[in-house]
Amino acid sequence: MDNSDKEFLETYSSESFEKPSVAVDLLIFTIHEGQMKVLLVKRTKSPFKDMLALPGTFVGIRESLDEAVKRVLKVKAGISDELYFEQLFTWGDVDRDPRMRIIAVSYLALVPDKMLVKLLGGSFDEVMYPVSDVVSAAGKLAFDHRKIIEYGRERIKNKTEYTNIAFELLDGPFTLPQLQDIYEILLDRPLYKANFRKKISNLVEETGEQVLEGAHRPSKLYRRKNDL
Amino acid sequence: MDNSDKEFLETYSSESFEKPSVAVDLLIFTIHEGQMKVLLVKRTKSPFKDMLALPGTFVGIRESLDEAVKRVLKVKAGISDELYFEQLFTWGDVDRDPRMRIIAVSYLALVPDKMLVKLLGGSFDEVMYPVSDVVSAAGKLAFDHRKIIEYGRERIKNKTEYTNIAFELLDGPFTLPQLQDIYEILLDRPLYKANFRKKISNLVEETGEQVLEGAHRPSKLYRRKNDL
DNA sequence: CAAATAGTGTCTTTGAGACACTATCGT
DNA sequence: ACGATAGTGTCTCAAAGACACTATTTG
Repeated sequence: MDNSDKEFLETYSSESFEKPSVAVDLLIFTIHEGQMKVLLVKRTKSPFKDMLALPGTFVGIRESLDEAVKRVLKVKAGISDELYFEQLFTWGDVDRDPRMRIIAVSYLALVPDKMLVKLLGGSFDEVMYPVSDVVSAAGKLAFDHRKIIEYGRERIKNKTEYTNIAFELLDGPFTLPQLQDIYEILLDRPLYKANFRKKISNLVEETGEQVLEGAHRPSKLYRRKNDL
Repeated sequence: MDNSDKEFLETYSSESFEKPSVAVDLLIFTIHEGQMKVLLVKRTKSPFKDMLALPGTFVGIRESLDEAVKRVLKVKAGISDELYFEQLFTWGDVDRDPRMRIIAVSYLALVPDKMLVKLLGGSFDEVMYPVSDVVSAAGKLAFDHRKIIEYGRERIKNKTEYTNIAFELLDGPFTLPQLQDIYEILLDRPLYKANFRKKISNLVEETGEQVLEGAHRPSKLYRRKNDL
């Protein structure tokens, strides 16, 4: 460190350069029983006491953003498996937290519901909220978290159109009707079965197995083909 | 502020919760003389003394991210006009700055070269660097700024495919060959003239004027049609 | 007229969309 | 047989891509 570095640090560390805090907030999405659901925690303290909020944490001084995200996934949802997550947007409005200046880096994580049910067990329904419910009911969500959820939902929708992100919500073999359900929920519109199958046919391969779940033709099981 | 708030703030403000710094870094892009160019400043101090870096600033404690961006645009490029900018990505690796922990929120701004030439005058060529030059020459750029530039270039390329972002690089009337040039540079591939014109025909309207610039048929001037 | 760039017409190919059909199960 | 869901065949239409043509200028 040379002299100009020292100078810089002294100037920067002075009181006039008060620093904002940095947090990560997570959108942990899954598809369960025909709905998109998001993990929310009930706040126990003011501000926004008793309201719902996204799980998050402050970013440690020796911790990257991704590490902070993984820490939240582990602590708040018990997830230590590798799973899909991506950075969404960084929210920096001055008054987004009434207590102090907090800049929030939001992340989107997609988790197969099977995995969440296994991890959360009976408390699954207590922490996973249908997205359409929480964004339509005003006043339920703390801070600017409603805006963040809507932003995230829009992002998944768009990425579903031009990527294979939807597969991240599946764990193990699946049927094409199951896959189509996920696409329809993410895109929020019905799809023609035949066209859908044409489109994803080169992404999947049959396992050879079938599942029979009712008085009708059984459906074949597929797995995701090794990405090209 | 109630008791739990006070408690929170006391805990959080203690030494064990050292805060990272937050900065914004800007990618100020333009198209000039057939090339994509980016504004870079030469560092006068260690670390990375004499190397090139993106313009940026620390985010003030009572300043939103967007306000910090506008401040940089004004101070480093003299731009006070309204122009297109969007948030790109937030870079949070622990060691991205050797002096201290800095989390950088990167932004992408598109500026018509006409505007920059007017503002910067003769120093235009001293601060606007061809993107392909600076990303290919290793060791020219400070910090992780090379990675940020490549990320930004990729983002523009993608958005050019499915948005009308390219128009942000034009100021006032333009010819279709000019517009096509911009698209080809952003997309980094040649386009068929007839197809290109079909695609953008509903976005533009003739001004009635023409420009004659050589021994060949003059080209018509267009303006952007009011967005639908 | 030739050289140069601006601008248009049209054929082919690809893929999205719509819809009708067949297949396989339980009762 | 019938109700229910799985799975397929094929027509239409719009857009992307490729290419050849015409138009207007200067020298």
